[in-house]
Amino acid sequence: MNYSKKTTNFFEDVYDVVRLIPPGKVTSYGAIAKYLGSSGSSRMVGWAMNAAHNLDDVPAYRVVNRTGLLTGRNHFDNPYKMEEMLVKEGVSVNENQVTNFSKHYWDPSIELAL
DNA sequence: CCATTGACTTAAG
DNA sequence: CCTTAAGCCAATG
Repeated sequence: MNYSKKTTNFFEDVYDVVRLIPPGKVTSYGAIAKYLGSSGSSRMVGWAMNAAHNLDDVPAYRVVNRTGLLTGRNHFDNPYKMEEMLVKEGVSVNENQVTNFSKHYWDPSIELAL
């Protein structure tokens, strides 16, 4: 593996933000990227999630795309787990998409901006 | 080293 | 919200 810390910092930041997402809330990749100062690198957030989805400390299931669609569910060990977890926490999900998305939306650049 | 891909977003129509 | 186009940057081939 890589014993040198290089670009890991960005990933760490992503994990940190995702960990701060309160239960019953979801956010978008772009919101996280924007909070980190890279509004355009939303793909990197997804890439970071790809490395973090197995980590129990990082609730990747609370991160969806901008339309509230559970785009990452297919990358989990149990794709159905994502929807289950969200529903269990109070997020209404139907057909892999968050209903009432704006109601459950949690923007780090706003909520953590205090 | 260049090309392609990817858990995305934004803008314009 | 749909489509098309372009931007974004790390990882992979």
